[in-house]
Amino acid sequence: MVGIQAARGTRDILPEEVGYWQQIESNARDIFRRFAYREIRTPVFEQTNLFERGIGEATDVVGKEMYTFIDRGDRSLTLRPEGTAGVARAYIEHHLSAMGGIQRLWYSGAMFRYERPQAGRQRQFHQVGVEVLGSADPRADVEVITMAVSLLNTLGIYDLTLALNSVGDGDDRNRYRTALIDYLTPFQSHLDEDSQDRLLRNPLRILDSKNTKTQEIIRHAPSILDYLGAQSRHHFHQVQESLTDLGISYTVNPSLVRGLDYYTHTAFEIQSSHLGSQSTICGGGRYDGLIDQLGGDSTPAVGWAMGMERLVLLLQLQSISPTKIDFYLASKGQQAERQGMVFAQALRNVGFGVEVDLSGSAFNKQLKRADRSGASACLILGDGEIEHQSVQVKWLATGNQETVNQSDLLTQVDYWRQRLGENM
RNA sequence: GCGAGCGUCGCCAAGUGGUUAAGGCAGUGGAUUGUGGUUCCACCAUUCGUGGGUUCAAGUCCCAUCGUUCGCCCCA
Repeated sequence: MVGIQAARGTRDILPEEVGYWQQIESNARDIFRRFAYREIRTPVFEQTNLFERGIGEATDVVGKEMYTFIDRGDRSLTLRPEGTAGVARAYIEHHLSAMGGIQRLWYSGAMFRYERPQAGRQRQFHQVGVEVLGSADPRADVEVITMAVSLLNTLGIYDLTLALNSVGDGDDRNRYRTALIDYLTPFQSHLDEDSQDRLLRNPLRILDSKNTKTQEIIRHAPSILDYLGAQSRHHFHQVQESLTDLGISYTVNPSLVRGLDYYTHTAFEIQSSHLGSQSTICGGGRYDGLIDQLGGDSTPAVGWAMGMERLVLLLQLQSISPTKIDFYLASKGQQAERQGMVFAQALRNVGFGVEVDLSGSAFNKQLKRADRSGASACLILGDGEIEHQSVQVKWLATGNQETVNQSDLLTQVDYWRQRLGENM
């Protein structure tokens, strides 16, 4: 009974679930349009060194989670683990900076990371994300955050926390890094194993360790916010001020350190308390150094990515609205079955949704299925109806039934559409 | 990559070494040759993720493997 299964960490999105995906996608498109963002589609795989240089070799994403393979031409390629690097590459490669100032872009698609699967985390997962390239203005940071919050609100997802931090510019970070190492070194032996390991490699990451003992030590550690230079402080201040103007509440969390190396200044996450361990549904921030690092002209940028699977999980916790079909067509008898196909198609041509019963079984069985199909009404077509060019319309919610000329349904569409609305 | 749990029909499950693998939902047929949502009856796993082992006997114990869940790491 096993046979071939979907590969580990991948899964099928079945019709039952796909409505949620479509809802997210269409709401996202609408939000992006209102904010004047345009879609960009980049390849699913890239040269491996794009990610090594862009994301950072010290990160876990690059160090142990990449799907890397050698193709037949002996090139090292990698399935994209995130979307920003590819967008940045495209921006440089196609000289999008020359196309007049700021580029506002969005993307959505499958990403790949070789990780241990658990709830809200797959090896193939899907993100929708936005990037603003070419603006250092704090209003750009606020714009993308506003967009994320708007999208989540239109989806009816509340109960969220926006965590905000600034990781400063390169200099700020270097000074803070030194201070943090100085502070932590005396405690080295009391840190958990992972954190000890990171002390030299990536000390900032120790800040969001979940180990209680490490957290205790971190509590009294110096805060990055005290190490921001005047410019960084000003930028962060303006972001907060503007968020407040817009009525978007947030929590400053000085130990919020995003995983990827390219972040500068603003870092943020939107979290839900309903997702267990994988609580972040949206993560992003500013990455002023990335384009430069990839060989383009120094270009400030800011963006975020949302995890579609996690959004779907949240939507599923809320109520479900099953897709309704207008008519279920039950027919019996050779003539009726044959003409039923023609009639159903005529109904579809004027805009109705029609599901045809293909079983050929008795009317009581077909009615039973009509009931379960969720249709508003069952159309019954038998020998008698064929003779009179009529059809029985049985409203499934009330059991009321009427005899109607077939042509009535096809010509008085507005009237029937209204009746269908009343009998949902 | 590390730690723990789980894997019996399409779905939810009982079963805790003794030989016939409960039950519910769904499905199919009938009671009802053209009228559903209620009811009643019947049918629906030679087999317990897979492979190997222990035993007179294994869904039940052991090992391996695959998948999954939860936590860690990390992240969306």
